[in-house]
Order: sequence, then C-alpha cells, then structure tokens
Amino acid sequence: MVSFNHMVKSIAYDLDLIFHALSNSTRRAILRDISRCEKTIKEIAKPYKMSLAAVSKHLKMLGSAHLIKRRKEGSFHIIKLNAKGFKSAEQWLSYYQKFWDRRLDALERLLEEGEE
Amino acid sequence: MVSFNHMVKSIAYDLDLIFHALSNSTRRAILRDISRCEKTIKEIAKPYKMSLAAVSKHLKMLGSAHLIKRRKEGSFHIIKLNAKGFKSAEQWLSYYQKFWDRRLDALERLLEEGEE
DNA sequence: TAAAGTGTCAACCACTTGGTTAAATGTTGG
DNA sequence: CCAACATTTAACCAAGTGGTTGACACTTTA
Repeated sequence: MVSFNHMVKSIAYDLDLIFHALSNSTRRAILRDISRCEKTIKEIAKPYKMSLAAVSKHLKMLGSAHLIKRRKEGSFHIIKLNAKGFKSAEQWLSYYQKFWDRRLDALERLLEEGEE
Repeated sequence: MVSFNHMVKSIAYDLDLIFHALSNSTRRAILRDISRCEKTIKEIAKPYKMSLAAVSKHLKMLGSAHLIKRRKEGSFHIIKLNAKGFKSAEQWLSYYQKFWDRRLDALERLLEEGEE
C-alpha cells in the first residue's frame, strides 16, 4: 500500500495524546503563535485571559504530545515547535487522503521519483 | 503565505470536535475499519468488547465531527467516511509542514503547476 | 399483529479536563 | 543572603468523557 510513510521516520508517538492536545483551541493558538518565533512561557501567556498556571498546563500537554520542545535559559523556559507530534498526526491522517483526493496520486509519484 | 489551502475547498469544520474525535483509539480504529468498506453499526461494533450503545456514542461523535456519513437502508444505518472532517484536520496540520519538511517545497510547486 | 432485530436515548458512575488560587521551586541581581 | 522574577505544583471545582444498563423507537418478518 503506497502512502506518505516514507516522509516520516515513524515512531508512533501517542496519537491519543497528540490529537487530544490539538483538540483545544487555546493550545492550537499557542502552536500557531510559537510557529512564528520561539517564546517564553510568559510571552505565550500574554494574549490569554487565563492564569499563567493554566497556560503552563496547556504547555505540559503539548509537551507530552511531542508538539513542543522546551529548553531552559536561566530562569526562562523557551518553547518551540517539535516536529515529532505533527509528523505522527500527519502520518495517521495521510492514510485517508487517498480515499478522496485523486491528485495525491501525482504527489506520490513525485515523491517516489525523488527517492529513487 | 503559500500553503496546501488550495487542496481543500475549505469550510472550517469545528477543529475542536474533529481532533477530539480523533483522540480516542477506538474511534480511530473504527475509521480505519470503515475505510475499507462501509458497514452497519452492528458490524462496526463486533470487534469491540464494549456495548452497542457505547459504539453508537462514538459514531455520534465521529458524525458531529464530519468524519463519517450515515444513511439508512431499512432498519440498518450504514456508515462510511466523510471527507469534510479529514480535510479540515489536514488543512490545519498542513500549515506546520513547512517548518520542517523541505521537500514540501517541491510538492507545492507541482501542485501549483497542476492548477495553472 | 406479535416478535425479533437494529439502533438510540436517558440515567448513572468513575475519571479527566480546563480552569481557579495559593504555595512552592528555581534563578538572577543587588 | 534577600527580594524579585519565571514557572510549576497542589488542591479544588464544574463540566465533560467513556463506559454501563435498561427502556424506547423503528423496521422487518413470521
């Protein structure tokens, strides 16, 4: 069965955690936000009315889903995207594209050519 | 900002519902199962130890996320995949591919050529 | 029409979520 | 060392989840 698998060095990170993390609009907004530029927790929290503790919990969930990475610089935690979770989600979803998107055939041919 | 948007006649079906629906492994397994062949509720429920009512609730969630369609034939409800939910999820995720998958550039050029 | 079959709905339960506030844990600067 | 800053943890709460069972509704068949 041809699929997008070859795009993904696939370790199946827990899809329950990943999709659950993505199911909340605050968490999706945070991801969109840090996609432009990595940020500290406080910077991430600024647009939201909720407490810093609440944002901290959201980030914990995003972290355990491998959707973000964090590193410490002094007393700051700096957050950026982590490809792993996104790739797992993308890989799972990609299976279904073939059921309706005929153009995918062309994509797959291109990718296979690129690898051979 | 270039993206996969042109692959998706985009009505933004509720991403909270979609990703929440996808966050449960029983529901993901059901989707995988019906991707091969449309099925009745009872057929869908057969592999699981849970009650028919529980499966019925899972299908309700999948339905409200536009991940499945149902039609009635006599006393049977027949379930099959619905592209809408998958496309919304795919569209949302596609935004993030550009942050790590360099090959996407080639894909996008191909698709744009295909449309012009 | 009655019985059997397909599926949903309502009420319930243990558990989780998404938020709160308050206290605790680094870390930096004076 | 002490105070201020950055962030997490703990305890709590209302609402939602994922499952159960039992009653209900619709359709087919005998």
